Formats: sequence, C-alpha cells, structure tokens
Amino acid sequence: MPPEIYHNTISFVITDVARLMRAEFDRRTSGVGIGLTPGEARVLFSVSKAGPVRQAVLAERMGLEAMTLSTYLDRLEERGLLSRTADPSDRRAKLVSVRPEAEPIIQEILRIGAQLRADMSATIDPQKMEQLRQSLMQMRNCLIEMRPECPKGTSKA
Amino acid sequence: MPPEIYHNTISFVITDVARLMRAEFDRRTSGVGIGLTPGEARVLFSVSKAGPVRQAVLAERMGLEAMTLSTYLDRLEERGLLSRTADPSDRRAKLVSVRPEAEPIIQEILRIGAQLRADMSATIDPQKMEQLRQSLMQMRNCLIEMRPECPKGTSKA
DNA sequence: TCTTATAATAAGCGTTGCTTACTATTGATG
DNA sequence: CATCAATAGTAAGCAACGCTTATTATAAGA
Repeated sequence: MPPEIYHNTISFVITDVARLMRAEFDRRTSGVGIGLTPGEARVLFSVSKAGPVRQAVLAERMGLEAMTLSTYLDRLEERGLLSRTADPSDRRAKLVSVRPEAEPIIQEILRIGAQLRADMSATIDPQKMEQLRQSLMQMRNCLIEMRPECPKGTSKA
Repeated sequence: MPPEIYHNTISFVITDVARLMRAEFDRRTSGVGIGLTPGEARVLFSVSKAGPVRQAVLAERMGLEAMTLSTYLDRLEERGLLSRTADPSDRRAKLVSVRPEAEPIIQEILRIGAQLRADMSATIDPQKMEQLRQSLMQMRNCLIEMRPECPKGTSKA
C-alpha cells in the first residue's frame, strides 16, 4: 500500500466515491446500450417514482434548480421517454410523467444500479451499509440547511 | 416530512452529499476571499502533503488522469501558489512543490475543511463517522478495481 | 385593477474530468 | 551504437452536471 498522499478525510473520500461511482455506472449502462447519462437516468427514475408531477415540485425534491431539471427533461422528452402535459389546475404548470416506452429502460437501470451497489459494497457488512446510508442522509440534511436559499422553505429530499 | 420521491439509495445520497458539500465549501472559501475552486484546493493540499513530487505520481495517487492534473497545476502555478521544477534524474519529468506564498492559504483551507466536516456531522456520533469513513474507503477501493485501466497496476489512493 | 409571486424556459457560464494526439526523453534490444 | 518502444508532460477539444440571470405566461392577493 502506497503512503497516504493526502488525508483521507470524509470530504475527499466522498468526492472520490461519487466520481468513481458515476463513471462505473456510465460504463455499465453504455455497455448495455442505454443511451442515458447517469444524471438523465436519475431524473427518469425520479419521475417514474413520482408519477405525474409538476416540474417545480420534482426539482425541489431532487434538490435541483428548476432550470437544471428542465434541461434534463428536454432531453428525456426528445428521446420519447417522458411527456409533459398541461396541469389542468394551473396553466403555468406542466405535469411530467414517464411514457410506456421508458419502462424497460427503467427496469434495466434499476437492475444495473442494484448490481453496482452490491458489487461496490461486497466486502462490507450490510448492517454497516445501512448505518452508512443513514449517516449520509443526516449529512445531506445538514448540508441542505446550510444553503443560502434554504430559509425560504426548502428542506428535505 | 415530504414523501420520499426516489429511493434513497446509497448511490443517490452520496451523489447529493458530494454536490452539496462542494457547493458549501465553495461558498465558504469564496466568502473568505480565497480564489480557489474546491478542485484546486484539493490539488494544492495534496501537493503540500506530498512534498516535491512528480506529476505522474501525484496524478496516480489522486486518482486523476495526468492531463487533468496538469490543467489544475497550470492554474495554481499561474497564481504563484506552486512551482514546477525539472527533475534532475529525468529530464522529461517535473517536480511540483508548494511555494511559501501558499502556506497561509493551505492553512485557511484546512481550517475551513475541518469546520465544514464538523458542521456537517454535528448530529452524528463520532464513532459512526469513523465507521462511515472506513466503509467509504472500502467502497472506493472496490470502485478503483472495477476501472478498465486498473489491471495495468493502478491500485490505491 | 394592479401588483406581486410563481411555473417554466432561454441564454450563457463555470467546474470537473476525460480522450486523443503530440513532443521530448529514456531505456531496452538488436 | 542505432533503433524502437515506453514514459512524462502538454495541447486541443469535448462531455456531464449544475448554476445564475432574465423573460414570458399565468395566478392570486391588495
């Protein structure tokens, strides 16, 4: 084992894991021929979980700016994976929902995600993994509360 | 508490935490007038830990491509925070080291990093935090081994 | 009515990181 | 020693992710 070059602080390690994970996910999905980036997959998945949902609501729950989400939705809509329909109760708003064509892709993404998660934590006690998840969620909440626009009312994910 | 919109899988939570952390770090450092991005700070810190070191060695240990690192070093060198000197034992290579001017900035970065870490994990048992760190490091190792260029010999960070 | 607030979007940018192709040097092999 | 492959660094260019600011349409309160 090489000498530790920098402190393995939580911050650095999390950054590393996030980056490596995204790269590996990308490798696996593109290997299977799914033409989605990890970010697109995440949005598609979230829409499928949220059912028809307003963009603003989805953005807030995903912790993204409305504009950021809008761009993702553009791409996913172009590929025919989801649709935007007018919200009958507010003509400004649009409801996003997945189209049937997306279902097999979503299933595949789920499968790949679960497999990656399993591979990545193969050497780790499941109970520890669950604790890790809990702690990370707590950290996320802390960080969300630190954001300048938070007092406005933003709170969870 | 809003209904969970997507599964809070490890993957998503880690991605969120990494992003939020970087944003918060950025907010704090730019608030203090340090003109460095989180990535630049990370490189500067790593150089300060590694002493005079070859770029290729540093890149490998940081888990970055040589080119990626080179670009960061360009910017840090331009700001006079570190220097590249010829390696006497190999005229192709350069040794990177921090310049004295960088010391106060490094100290400030360390301080801010430690504070952020503390704030972010305020509600978490220190022992759990340490476990979390260990588990994440294990996950990082798993992920590093999955990379296609890994068999070549790349291994740790 | 008029003003303010909200939903979505257009336009444009910054950070992080990659790949591919190139130059200069090293070191091994015939 | 001549040659040729490997290595250290860099130039150029691109992709993914996410943000801010400004704009348009609609809603809702004073």
